[in-house]
Amino acid sequence: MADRVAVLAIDDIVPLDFGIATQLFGYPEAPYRLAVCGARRGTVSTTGPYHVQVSAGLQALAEADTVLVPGFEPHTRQLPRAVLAHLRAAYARGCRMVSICTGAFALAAAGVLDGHRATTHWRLTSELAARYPNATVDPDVLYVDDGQVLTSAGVAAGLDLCLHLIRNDFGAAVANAIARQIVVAPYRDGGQAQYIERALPDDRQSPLSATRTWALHHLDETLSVAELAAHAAVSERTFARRFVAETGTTPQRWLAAQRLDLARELLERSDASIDEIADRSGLGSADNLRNYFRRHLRTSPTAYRRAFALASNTELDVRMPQRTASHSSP
DNA sequence: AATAGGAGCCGCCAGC
DNA sequence: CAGCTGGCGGCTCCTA
Repeated sequence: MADRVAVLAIDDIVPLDFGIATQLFGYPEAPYRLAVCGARRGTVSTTGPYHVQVSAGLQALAEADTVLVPGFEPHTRQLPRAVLAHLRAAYARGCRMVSICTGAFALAAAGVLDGHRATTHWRLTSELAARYPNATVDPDVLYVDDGQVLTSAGVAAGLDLCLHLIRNDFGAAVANAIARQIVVAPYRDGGQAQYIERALPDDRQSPLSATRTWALHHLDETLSVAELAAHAAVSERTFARRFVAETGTTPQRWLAAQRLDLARELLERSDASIDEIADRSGLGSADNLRNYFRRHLRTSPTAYRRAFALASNTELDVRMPQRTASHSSP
C-alpha cells in the first residue's frame, strides 16, 4: 500500500488543486500518512490572496510512496533543479507519481511522463503534447491511470483522480462514502470533452439524468440502449448522442462502470456469493464478473474481497478530515 | 481459448 | 441557412 502521500506545494500553487489533495487524503476512513512539502520549508505563495506554510522540504518526497503535484502558475516557468531532481528520484524509486491540472508539467519536466499516457487541463493538452513528445497525451479524459503515473485534467478532475486512488487503496465503499461527504458524484466516467464548450453540466437539469437515475435502480436487469431510449422518450440514435454529450462516455460503457462499482461495494459490504453479486450488479454470471475484475482491476473478486472486506456491519460515516499528520509523527 | 451471433457504436445523410 | 433529429449500414466489441 502506497499510503505515505507527499503533496508538493510549488510556488504559486492553485489553491483548489492543493485543497482537493490535502482534504481528500486527510479522512480517517482512508488513513493515508499525509505530508505537505515545498521546495523549502516555510511560506509558499498561492495564486489566491493568501499563502500556505509548509513544515517539510523536498526530503519528504524521498520518504513518500505517493507523490502528488497540484497545479501551479504559470505552468511554463522553469522549476528549480532540486525540485525536478527529487521528482525524478522518487519516480526512479518506484514511487507512485500523481498530478492535478498543470502539475503534469512538473512531472513532464522531470521526465516522469516519458513513455506514459497522461493528461492535463483541456486548454493545455496540445501544448503538453508538443513540448513533451515522449508522453502520450489524452485530451479527452478526466484522468489517466497509467500504473505508476497518474495525471488528471483541470482542477476539479483532481477530485475524480483522488477518489480513484482512494478507491484502489481502500475500496469502493470508503471512496463512495467520502464522495458523499464532500457531495460530489462518486464516479464520473467521462471525458473532459464535455467541459470544453460549456460549464459543468448540472445533473438535475441534464435531460437524460432521470434516465440515468432510473438505470441505477435497475442495474440488475438487462438494460439495452433501446430500453433506455424508450425511457427517455427519444430515438436510440438521439439518446446515444445526447448520452455521450452529457457524460463523455457511451451508454454501455457507463452501465458497465456503474455495475462494476456496485459489485465492488457488494463484495466489500456483504458476504453474498460471487454468483449472487454478479446477478445483483447486472454483470450476469460469475464468469463475466471475474472477467470484468481481471480486465479493469487486474484482480479477482475473491482477492478483492479479501483486500477490502469491511468488518461486519461497519457503518461508514465519514467525518471531517483530521489534522494533517506528517510522516514522522507516530 | 476460439468463435459466432448480436448488441453497441458511429459516420453519414436526409428531413424538419 | 444552421442546428437538431433519427434511420441506415458497417465496423467493433461483448458475451455466451
